Amino acid sequence: MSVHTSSLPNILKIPLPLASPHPLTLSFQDMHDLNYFRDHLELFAGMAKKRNATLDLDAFRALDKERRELITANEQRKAQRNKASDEIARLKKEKQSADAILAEMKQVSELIKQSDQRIAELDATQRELLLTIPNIPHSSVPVGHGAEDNVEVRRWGAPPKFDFTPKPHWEVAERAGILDLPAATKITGARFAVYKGWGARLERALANFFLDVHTREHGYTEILPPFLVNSASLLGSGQLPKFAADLFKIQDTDFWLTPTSEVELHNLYRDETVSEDQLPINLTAWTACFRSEAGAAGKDTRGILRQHQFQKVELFKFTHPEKSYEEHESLVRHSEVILQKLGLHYRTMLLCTGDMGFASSKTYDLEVWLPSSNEFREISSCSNCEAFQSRRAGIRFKPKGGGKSDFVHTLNGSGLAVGRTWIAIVDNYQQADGSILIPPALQPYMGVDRIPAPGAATA
RNA sequence: GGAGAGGUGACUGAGCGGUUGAAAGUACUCGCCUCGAAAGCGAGCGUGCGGGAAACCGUACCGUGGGUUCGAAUCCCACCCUCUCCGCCA
Repeated sequence: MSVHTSSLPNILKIPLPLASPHPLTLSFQDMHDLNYFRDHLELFAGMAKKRNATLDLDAFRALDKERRELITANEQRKAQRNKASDEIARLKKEKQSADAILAEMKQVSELIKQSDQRIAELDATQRELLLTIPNIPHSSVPVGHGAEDNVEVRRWGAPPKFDFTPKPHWEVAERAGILDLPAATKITGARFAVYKGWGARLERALANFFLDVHTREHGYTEILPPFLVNSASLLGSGQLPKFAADLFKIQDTDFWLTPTSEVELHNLYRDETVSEDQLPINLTAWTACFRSEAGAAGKDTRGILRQHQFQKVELFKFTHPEKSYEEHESLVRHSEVILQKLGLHYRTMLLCTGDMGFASSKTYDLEVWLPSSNEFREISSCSNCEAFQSRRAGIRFKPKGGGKSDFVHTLNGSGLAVGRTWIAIVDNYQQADGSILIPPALQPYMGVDRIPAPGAATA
């Protein structure tokens, strides 16, 4: 691959993202192309450090050197063998003895076999290393260690006012009889939820509402994918090999429970080359998502903020490399529209280098206001992965005027996390009598303007 | 789950142990022809890795992974996928 040489100048021409307070200087497209990586080791080490990761350069250099020397030597042997094979064929045709060469080649072949084995080991190690290096942050991303260094980009709406002390969502929900956590624990275990009556209806209404807005107003195509994915797909979008521990796997199979439909939407085009005028491709999907890591740290143990299973409506874009930062801005706005339509106060955060996901070059988080705890909580995460995922998964586009195909850029975002929006509705619209108001945009999907107070008729 | 057929380049499709990286056709690119186009003619047209400043040279790749052989797209084994039939099932 030598695409980076032609792609780099393109990246420099990308217009400044609207919201970015940081100057745009440089971006890297083919960072995990072996040749590019080899030529820019120091740069990668520096970038990794910003992301709280370390890169063992000496180990890589030693490995790379041994591998290359072995390949060169072994390919010479193979060339020798190929020549000898022709010679043997010729001798046999002429009914002459080939015994001498045959004996010699038997030994050479044995050597080749041994070297090939060692090379395969080195290849695997090198590949593993390359696959576990995170994406390079875009230059507009602030350098920082954690959430405290994220930058607020904008804020919408205002916190609702209460003439009583708002209760946390699990208390409101329990009182309204719309959530049964003990039942979920009995059926399955901790970190799962049973929604009941209006609670179940609210979850379903939200998902439908999200999908309708994105398909009808934002031009996304709705996809309903499998909830189980294979390891090749997870490798392609960046969950494997590094984050296997965060996933659920079906025993004795190569099936994993999807942690996000980003995996399915991205791999829909794995190993495909699309024509340039097909771009951008805008997809949306509702799926359940499964994560085994949720709650491992003992955080947010009350309620349903962190669950092993939750529903999410995902937005996904395949774009031309020169358009991805424009598209990133529009994708974030598409998610924000949902919160605005629901009248939920939120802020948009630009994540710092240390807080971004593995595959992302730049990420905005949407954080919704939760009055009961007086804080903003993440409800959506929108990332531009540039060519990181498309390189792993072999997703290219063919330029209009002809020429070499190049990797597309991929973007993903929650639009939105359904379960967390459910929390936000319950928390923000709770009433003193225990009822929960339904925002007008959602009323057609609920059929009512409020979830009744306890004791009133249920769904 | 059982039985059978099959997986070859962007696509269709030959090859079934040794000048096969792979016939032929289509598509695509460039050139000729044309006022222009179509048709026709000529040429080109995969990817990874290693070496090289480059031209280029070498090597690997015919679903995936092993094996046999001096040599495998071709033979053997396992697995995956597709199609047809049977069974089961929302």
